[in-house]
Amino acid sequence: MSLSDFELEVMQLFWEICEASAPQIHKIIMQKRDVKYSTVKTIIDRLEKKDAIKRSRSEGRTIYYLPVMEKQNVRTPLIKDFINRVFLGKSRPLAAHILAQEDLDLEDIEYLEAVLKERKKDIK
Amino acid sequence: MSLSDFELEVMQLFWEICEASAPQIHKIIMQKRDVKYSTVKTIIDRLEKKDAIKRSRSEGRTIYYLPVMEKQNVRTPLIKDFINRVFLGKSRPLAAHILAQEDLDLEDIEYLEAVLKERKKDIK
DNA sequence: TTGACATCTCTACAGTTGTAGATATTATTA
DNA sequence: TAATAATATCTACAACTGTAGAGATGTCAA
Repeated sequence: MSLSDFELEVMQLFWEICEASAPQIHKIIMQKRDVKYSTVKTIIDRLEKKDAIKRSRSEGRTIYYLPVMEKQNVRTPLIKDFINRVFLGKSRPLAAHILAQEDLDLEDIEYLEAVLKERKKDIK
Repeated sequence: MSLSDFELEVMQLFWEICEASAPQIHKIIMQKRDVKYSTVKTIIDRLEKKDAIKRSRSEGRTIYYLPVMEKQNVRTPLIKDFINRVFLGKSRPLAAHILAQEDLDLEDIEYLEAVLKERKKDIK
């Protein structure tokens, strides 16, 4: 079951802070944009229905949730899909674009060089 | 104006073959999936309305179209957006994933090493 | 010329998504 | 305890998207 943009945004927060309630998530998102509480709660309900998160405990009226879907299990197919949709299935031009154009500092570059070197070893 | 998945799929064909008619596009897509002509034509109409393609000429009843939006101008913001949505704006983990996991042959690796080396030079 | 065919145009519809209001319910505080 | 605030639940809706049918219209072969 795939996640919408907003659902993914909320999942990112769950992955980061792990256990969270709807009011908490709402407050965090409100720091960036103006969204009503009920909107956020709807997204959380949909995530629950999709078994992406589950209720962990209650505190008064407040329900706390935990992520169930794992970050890597969500990201990996998204990457595959993106490469298919945008780059006709070819990884190289996407990789090249990121390495050449996207935001990377020296440490990133050196890390990526190491990743490449490792990959090269495996491939041979 | 953003493009839907299907619209992007059709744009990829226009970028590849440049001038094309709706029946041509339909035939190509039919090699992969069963979609009615009118479905494809609807997508093409929407692309035209979005000024992603334009009519170039007619031949009998058949209308030929040319791409207007350019591949790089579509791809670049999609990449940015993807990194934001899926990797919280951080390029490095996406790059690392591709370099470590996605389909790349030795030639790709060596090409990417060169890209990285070039980037490193610029950054310093 | 006329009928079959190809193509275009227009309209429609259901699923998903972002959005939020209304209302119910529980907790807290005066 | 009674009012107020916080939270949950339920319902709704418009835009976008993939999908396609119906009908109009132009083209070409017999």
